[in-house]
Amino acid sequence: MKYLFKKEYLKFGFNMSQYVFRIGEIESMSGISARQLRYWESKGIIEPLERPDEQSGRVYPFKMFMKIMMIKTFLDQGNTLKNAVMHVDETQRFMRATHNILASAVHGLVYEDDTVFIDLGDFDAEGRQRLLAYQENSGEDEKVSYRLVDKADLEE
DNA sequence: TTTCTGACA
DNA sequence: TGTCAGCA
Repeated sequence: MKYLFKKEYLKFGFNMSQYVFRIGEIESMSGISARQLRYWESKGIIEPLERPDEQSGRVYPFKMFMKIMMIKTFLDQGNTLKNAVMHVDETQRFMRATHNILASAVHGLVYEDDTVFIDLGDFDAEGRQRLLAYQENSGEDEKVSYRLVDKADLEE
């Protein structure tokens, strides 16, 4: 078994904060008008990255795009803006916790033949065995299986 | 071209 | 919220 990615590479790959969008891009991606986005900002609901001056264009990080999409989802379900924001704030708390757990639980990706395994870290205190999670038939069957592997069998 | 603010509907 | 003006 060989590592596809180790944790440090995964972190880099999942770091979306490096991607930023201008208001026109957010508008076309989300369907929320620039006028609406500026209005939401005036209400303290969203905030662009810090701007050098008032006249320069707004720039939003990926996280803000996510928040905007979540607000839109609740809005489309018939919620008022106020309620939509309330739901999003609540949801984001759970998402943060979920992300933190996954970030610390996933140690890397391992592959053997055509199967990808998620390395969940040391299984025993001595660190002799590693717990891997995988799908028997990826796609059709969503059932996750586990396998214990001797650390010696894992190639860096 | 795009975005900004402010104003009016 | 949409739209328009007048700028940068």
